[in-house]
Amino acid sequence: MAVAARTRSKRSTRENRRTAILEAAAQVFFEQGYAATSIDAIIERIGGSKRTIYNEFGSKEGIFTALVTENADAAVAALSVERFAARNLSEVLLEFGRRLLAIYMSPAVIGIYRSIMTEAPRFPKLAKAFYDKGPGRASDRLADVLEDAKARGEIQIGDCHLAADHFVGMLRDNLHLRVILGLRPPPSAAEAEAAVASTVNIFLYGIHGAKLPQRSKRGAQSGAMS
Amino acid sequence: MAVAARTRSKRSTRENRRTAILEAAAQVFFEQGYAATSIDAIIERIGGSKRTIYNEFGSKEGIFTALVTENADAAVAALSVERFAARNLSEVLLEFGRRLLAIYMSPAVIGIYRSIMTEAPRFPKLAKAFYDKGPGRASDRLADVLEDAKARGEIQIGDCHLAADHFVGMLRDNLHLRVILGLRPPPSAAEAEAAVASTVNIFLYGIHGAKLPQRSKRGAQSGAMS
DNA sequence: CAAGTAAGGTAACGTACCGTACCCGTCAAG
DNA sequence: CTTGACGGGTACGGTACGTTACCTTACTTG
Repeated sequence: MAVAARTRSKRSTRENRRTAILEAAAQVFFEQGYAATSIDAIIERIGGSKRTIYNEFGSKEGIFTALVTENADAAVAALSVERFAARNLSEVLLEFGRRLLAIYMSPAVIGIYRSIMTEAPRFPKLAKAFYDKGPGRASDRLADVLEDAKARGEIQIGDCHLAADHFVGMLRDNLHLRVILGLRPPPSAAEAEAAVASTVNIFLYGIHGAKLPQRSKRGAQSGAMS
Repeated sequence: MAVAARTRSKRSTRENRRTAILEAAAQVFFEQGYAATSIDAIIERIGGSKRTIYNEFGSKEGIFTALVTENADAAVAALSVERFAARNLSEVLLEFGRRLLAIYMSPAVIGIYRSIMTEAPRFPKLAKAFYDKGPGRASDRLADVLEDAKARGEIQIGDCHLAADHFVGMLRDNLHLRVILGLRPPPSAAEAEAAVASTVNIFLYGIHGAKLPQRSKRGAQSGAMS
């Protein structure tokens, strides 16, 4: 049936086929999990034959590995490309938190979380690669920022790595868990902004000296975009 | 059947059989995941026949459901039995954090996390029950404590539920994730105590006014058993 | 336009697994 | 001792899955 769009460059059709396979594989793998996913289920979504998949990825493990690594790379790219034009620590943390939360809540990362947890024993190298490139890298980068601030005497803290882990943990709290478990949809822009603001506030000042955030919990009317 | 007064020994053997099955099932389900686990694999660990399992649990879903609910109940019991004899907020948070982290790091809860993430779409009721009894309940209880402290004017904070989520998120940070992914063993007592202390410190005072914790990061020598 | 080649489609193979049926040994009840 | 119920062992039905052998098709190269 796909005779029409064949005359194009063979290169591009092959690329398109590959990405189409990966998109379909993402839907199935990330929703059903690795073991419960069948190659046929992927094929049903895009048509064609299993032969195409095996020509491109070699095996079921191959397609899952490619899926996780490429999605993780794409997701984490948003965090590592730019340098933060740091003015004050609060602004840096807010921007860092916004980007990190957006990554965590993206469908790709949610799907990777869902599937990699169970399959970590079967794919230890994949699990390590995902952690190192994702949460580990985020924590490392934040730790660097905190080390600088500590060296400048802006903050009083013992272990910057521990604190960085706490910060990313706060962002990835029960909200993230509920989304992963399918108990609620991803947060709206206003909810995300409120969560980031609250996280930064507590991280900087604690609940003792916290400046009251703008209480945008239920009334999503006040939230402005971006 | 319908014999009310069964023999003592028969009763106990049946109970023993059930718990033995659940223990073996925990090993397989929590390590391999639901879909990749076969009933035969469970039977191989304890001997016997599949017939026993199907008589007791009815189906594969039945044994998984029983496994998750019973383990979750047992784990969360440590948090809900006692009331906290609250003296000051810091002590309450420390004690709460110690218990919660111990629960999070227990093999049963680690296993539930590993398996429930992938299977949440297949077992939505189970996922909701796990969240409500586990992280949700923890957050709710902590939110109550924070509400009280807020009412007494001890802390300045907008949304206590949001803050409670942040606290449990800090406890369940990259350390928890690394354990789930099999990248490191569960923390030692000293490491856990340091993580809890750091969490409470940041939560109360932030990284600005944080009292320097006892820096027990790598040197696990200084940690004393609680 | 003709031959060659690489990719896509069909169908099958071997395997594994859930759930069940059947048979046997064991043990309590009468 | 007889009887009957229950757990264990084996095997099977039906099904689904990963992977591959074989064929067909369409594009590329002269």
